Amino acid sequence: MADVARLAGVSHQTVSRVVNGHPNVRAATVERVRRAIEETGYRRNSTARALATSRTNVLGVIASETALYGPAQTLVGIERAAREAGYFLTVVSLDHTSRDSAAEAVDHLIQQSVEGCVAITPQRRLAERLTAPDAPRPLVMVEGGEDWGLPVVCVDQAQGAAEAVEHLLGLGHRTVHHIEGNPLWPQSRARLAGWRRALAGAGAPAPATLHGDWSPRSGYEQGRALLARRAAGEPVTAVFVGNDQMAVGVLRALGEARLDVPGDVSVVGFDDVPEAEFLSPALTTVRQDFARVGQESLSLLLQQVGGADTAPRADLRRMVPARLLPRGSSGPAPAPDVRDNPRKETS
Amino acid sequence: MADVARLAGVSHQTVSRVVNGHPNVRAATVERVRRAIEETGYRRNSTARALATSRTNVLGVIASETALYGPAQTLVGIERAAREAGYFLTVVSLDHTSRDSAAEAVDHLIQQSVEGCVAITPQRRLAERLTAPDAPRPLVMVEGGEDWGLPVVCVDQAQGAAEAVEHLLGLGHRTVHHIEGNPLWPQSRARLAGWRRALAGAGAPAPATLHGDWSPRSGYEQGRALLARRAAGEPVTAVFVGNDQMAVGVLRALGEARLDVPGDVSVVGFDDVPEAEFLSPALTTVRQDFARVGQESLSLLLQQVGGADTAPRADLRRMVPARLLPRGSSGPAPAPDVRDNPRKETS
DNA sequence: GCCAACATTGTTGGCGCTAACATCCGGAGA
DNA sequence: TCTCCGGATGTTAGCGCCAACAATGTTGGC
Repeated sequence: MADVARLAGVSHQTVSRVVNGHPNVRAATVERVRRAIEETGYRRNSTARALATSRTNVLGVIASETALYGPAQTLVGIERAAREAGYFLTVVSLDHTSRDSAAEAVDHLIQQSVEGCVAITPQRRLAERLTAPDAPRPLVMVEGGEDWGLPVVCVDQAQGAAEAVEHLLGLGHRTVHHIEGNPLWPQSRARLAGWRRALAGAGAPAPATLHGDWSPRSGYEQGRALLARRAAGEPVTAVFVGNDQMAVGVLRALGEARLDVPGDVSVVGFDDVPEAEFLSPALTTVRQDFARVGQESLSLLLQQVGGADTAPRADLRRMVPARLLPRGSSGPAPAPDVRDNPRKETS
Repeated sequence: MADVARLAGVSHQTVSRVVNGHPNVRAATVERVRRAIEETGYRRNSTARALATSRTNVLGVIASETALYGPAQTLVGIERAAREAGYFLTVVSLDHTSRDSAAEAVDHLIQQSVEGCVAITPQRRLAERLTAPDAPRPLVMVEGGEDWGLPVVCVDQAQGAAEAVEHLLGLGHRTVHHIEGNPLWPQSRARLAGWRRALAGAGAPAPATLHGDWSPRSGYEQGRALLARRAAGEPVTAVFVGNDQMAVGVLRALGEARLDVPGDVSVVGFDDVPEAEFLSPALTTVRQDFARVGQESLSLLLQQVGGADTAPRADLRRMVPARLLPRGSSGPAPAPDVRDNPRKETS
């Protein structure tokens, strides 16, 4: 910086002013400094700037399970939004093998003096750590629980789930079974609630739910459990699966039992992973707009910057709509005789 | 820090020594300072430390397509390895819609004064930018091309591909077709090379390759192109697909044409995404050890820290083996009469 | 008992930048 | 012509920390 100042024949402060776009600098001077910067290849040192202004321009992201489609997409969305807003991003992923990895992750970010934090890992333990007074502020949790006391951005999971269920009921199914994802994730609870609400709204009975963990393997296992119920006489003609990955496992289980989808059983997933459209049959699913989630998260974060930096306000919530994409895996309910006597096919 | 020093009755420098684990401090003093730190809740300011030491402790990662399984997994692996090595991570993803996003991304990292950089986006344009003298040093590219002049960590794609092809030839297939992924990715080129090498090694003819872009849609399209060739009389009994996502599209195309997998055509993918095992049929594929890639990248990065920080050395290469996982989608070649008269089935 | 040698602690001077204040200058108004 | 004001620039004082050196103990050997 001193070099630039010398070269341009001004003080280092004027250089600083030019770099920061300060208004009161004569155009000719700006030009001279610009050229000097060009010539020396000067780049402002963001560390020193951060020290002087006590603004790091860095936001933290706490992630986990970034191998899953949803979290990975959300992360990308946030990254994009952050860059547009002129922020850098530090990402830390939780390690599920360690007990207090949530605390470690938060410490990591505090140490980095981030100016804000987005958690895309909706874990209760993490939420608790983040409500502590020394946690980074402001903060936003993506898909956090309503009662966790944090500002939240989330997809309207319940609405998406309800749409899926209504779609199936509209096709003539008497009821819809549900395979839940990992119940520790609020997404999972919300989809469950939407499913229940839609069934209740249509006066349809709500069969006992099955519990998976988002993985294709768990989908397969729960699919088999569903088949066992069907073999026991329970009418199973439509399944709303917690996510597309599990739906793949369900399709597999149904296929092994020689059941036709959607002829015998209709299947609907959630997420709209790129593969969904190309499964056989193409998977009906509910699309989430992750890019939008990223944008809203950042907008909610920046909105809080102005306010009094006290405790996070739980009343701040942003909802992003979800959209049903009907495809081949959902069809009309099988003829009544089939449904009345399900043993026929599985025997 | 001054508070801590006052409370412990020592100078700030002694506090600094305790915090940094400097050896020559009396045990009693250490204890006193520790308690003072505890009491005041003091945390060292990493910005000031970075300014004083000119070491930021931050590594940069340039990513893209983090929605794809491979990049997402690699990112996780690097994050873990970095944390273990005591580094923070700044992630920037390339925006493919913008022409010079590679340059922007690198500038972003330079501005952040990262101490090193891992590129998990094997783009030629990016590689060129990274060979410029002002790019972050040291650096490592994951899956970079051999002639890009950068240190590289990569999975042994060629070996994995060759294993896949040999597996298929071993099942009696006369040859194996190949649907390539995005040809701009060196992974894609390497798999192609492995495929070609294995065919040549077995004296099998190499059919013209088909070109996809990693997406399920492109797999579907290329699968249909393959069917057209088959309909035209070309014997197609085994396909090695560039990745699992495209393989899903291929399976769909084959299914629509009422071809049985593996009865009529065997299909092998690459990556081993979690869904692969639960497709119908279960997809034979080649697993990449992404966690290992992350570790090796970091180790290669840190290894370079000692050396003279001149241009990146292209001779630094680390290879991670790949492993074939035979599953249901690959089976013996159909009986000769079927192969001799392929028109029969597609009509 | 004295001094060298070492262990322990304190003091000083930046790291590169920005905020706040100080200074200078030209032009409008009295 | 003089004053006053605001635009343009320079000067000074840190931001919180660490490296280097200075100044104390403290030990052991003669």
